[in-house]
Amino acid sequence: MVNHGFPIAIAARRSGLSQHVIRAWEKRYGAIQPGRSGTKRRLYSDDEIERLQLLRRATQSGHSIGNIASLSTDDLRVLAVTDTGTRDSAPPDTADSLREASLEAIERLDGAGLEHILQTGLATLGRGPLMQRVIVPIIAEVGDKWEQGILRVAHEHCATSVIRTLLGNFVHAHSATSNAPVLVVTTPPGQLHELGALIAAATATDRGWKVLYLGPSLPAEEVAGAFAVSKADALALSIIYPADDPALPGHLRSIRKLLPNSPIIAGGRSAHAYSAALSEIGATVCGSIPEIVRALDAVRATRLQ
Amino acid sequence: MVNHGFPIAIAARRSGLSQHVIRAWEKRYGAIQPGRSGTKRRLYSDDEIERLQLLRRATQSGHSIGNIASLSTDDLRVLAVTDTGTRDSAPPDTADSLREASLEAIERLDGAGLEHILQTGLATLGRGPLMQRVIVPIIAEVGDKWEQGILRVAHEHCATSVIRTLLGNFVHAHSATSNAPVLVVTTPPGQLHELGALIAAATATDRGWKVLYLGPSLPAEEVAGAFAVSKADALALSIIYPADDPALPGHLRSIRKLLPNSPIIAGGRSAHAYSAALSEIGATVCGSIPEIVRALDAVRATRLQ
DNA sequence: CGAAGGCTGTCAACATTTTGTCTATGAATC
DNA sequence: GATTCATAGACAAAATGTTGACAGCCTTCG
Repeated sequence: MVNHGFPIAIAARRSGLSQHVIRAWEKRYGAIQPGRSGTKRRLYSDDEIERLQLLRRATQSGHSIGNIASLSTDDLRVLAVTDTGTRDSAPPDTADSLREASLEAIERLDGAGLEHILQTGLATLGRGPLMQRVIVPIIAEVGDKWEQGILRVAHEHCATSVIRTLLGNFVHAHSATSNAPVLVVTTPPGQLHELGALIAAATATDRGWKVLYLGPSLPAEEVAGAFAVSKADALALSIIYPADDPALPGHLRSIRKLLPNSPIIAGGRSAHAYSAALSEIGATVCGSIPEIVRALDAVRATRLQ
Repeated sequence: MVNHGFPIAIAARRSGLSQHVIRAWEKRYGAIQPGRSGTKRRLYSDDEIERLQLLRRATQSGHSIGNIASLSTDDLRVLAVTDTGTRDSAPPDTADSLREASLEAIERLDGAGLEHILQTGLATLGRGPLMQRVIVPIIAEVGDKWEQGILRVAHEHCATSVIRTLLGNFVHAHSATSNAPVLVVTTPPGQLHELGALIAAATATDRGWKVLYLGPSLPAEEVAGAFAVSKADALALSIIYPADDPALPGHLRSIRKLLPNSPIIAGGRSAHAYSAALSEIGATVCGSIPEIVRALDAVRATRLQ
């Protein structure tokens, strides 16, 4: 066992609490008992930082710190899980300021800064809200500003790269259960933007699906082949850019022909531009993350019967 | 022992620390105990230089030098790995068996399995060896097997996605030191594969560079613009596929025209296919990770210290 | 109903510690 | 002679600890 520990600055950053609060909780309630260096500096282990995160989540969902400070870390974990329902009432201000700070970092081409901001947001909001209220809006706004000439391609690339990595970590983070439904996620040929697909993949992972993520621009036969090999239950396609590819409807029909009976979920900023072809192949079109969740739940419901 | 040790200038360059800091760490915390020449000059072995690198990484991820200086080198390795999120005690696999297991996972389209294998490898090998001895060979082998028709596009996409996320985590995971040299990393227009660029970016990050990673296929004017904004010290370009793009030499010349005096480092599987244009623009061509390291060190030597 | 008091987050002030950087001087090296 | 290095010491900025105080909010009690 290594006897190292993180200083309070790291504990604060990773837990989303301020140093003040951490010290106050220790002093007043003994909520955590970090080790000390030879000169009285607090040293936090990974476990203690996790405990701080749990305490923050519990207090944010309404519990008072005085009541929960003495709970065991295991109890806190239970609390965090059972409380997920209240998450909608999360601070409305946080997401806005995160978006704003993110855009500033992007304008500065500050990839490290953007990463840091999003990590903070992850600690504060959790995955779902972070994606829904920060990442999706950012992607849209960067796209808009690029079209207006406010941001350059380099900005878009920089932001995309950081977000790509972050979202990639959300996919198969947990090992799915053995009987979990399987979702294949990709984009049709010609669709090079993969962030939408990653959001879908992360969402499905969060909902307990086993996800086979295949990156952007996959030919129809490849989709079908992977679908068969993995015995998948559904296919998710993201359509973002371009919005006027004359070849895309053909690709969609090819996929449907090769997968005649499988549920297909489509989403992305430009999905509506191909609504004719999408409805022709009987795809469920989603315009937001909650709609994706609904579509996934619907597929799972029919599959389990 | 063949070599008698390197002088402090080399240790500084290779570890990404300044000579001042190295001496201070030795004096204050006994963090390293280099041998001495007959005339009291410090002589650093490769192991000691590695230890310095580990110390730098640990401090950059938030540990304070005073607390970790006394840890064993093994403990420091553990620290460097646990920082990236793995907590997995796995049998000490060799690079060969990791490659083999990875390829099996790829053939099964088992992204989660591949991720797990690579995480295990990260824990046992560390970043550099994992990239050099596992990831690079895997990428090459997947490419070969695809050309031979053994693997399909879906396999390649699946592997690429997992590796993309892993490598993305290696780039600016820490905030670099304030006076670190800056490297812009991207691929020329038309080069869509970004794994080579990510490997370069991760390598530079490990060497203490501040990296501005801009993803694949960036137009020349964008490269130049980002270079100027970030006041970069060097540019790294990865060239992997295609190997016969007639437009690429023109792109390279455009970049050189916009950045007349900046060092350009080029690498990737197909860099040799454009060697004429690359030597015309005076780029340093690297065929392996150690060569990248050497090129980075050379640039740093001329810029700093 | 209003006052009292507890709970809680935040902040200020001040002392210490930590840590990167710099300077000056002399020795060794090339 | 120019460069590199060692040693010692000094600084300044950043980080941290401790104490005490204060304001907002809620509950309780008269």
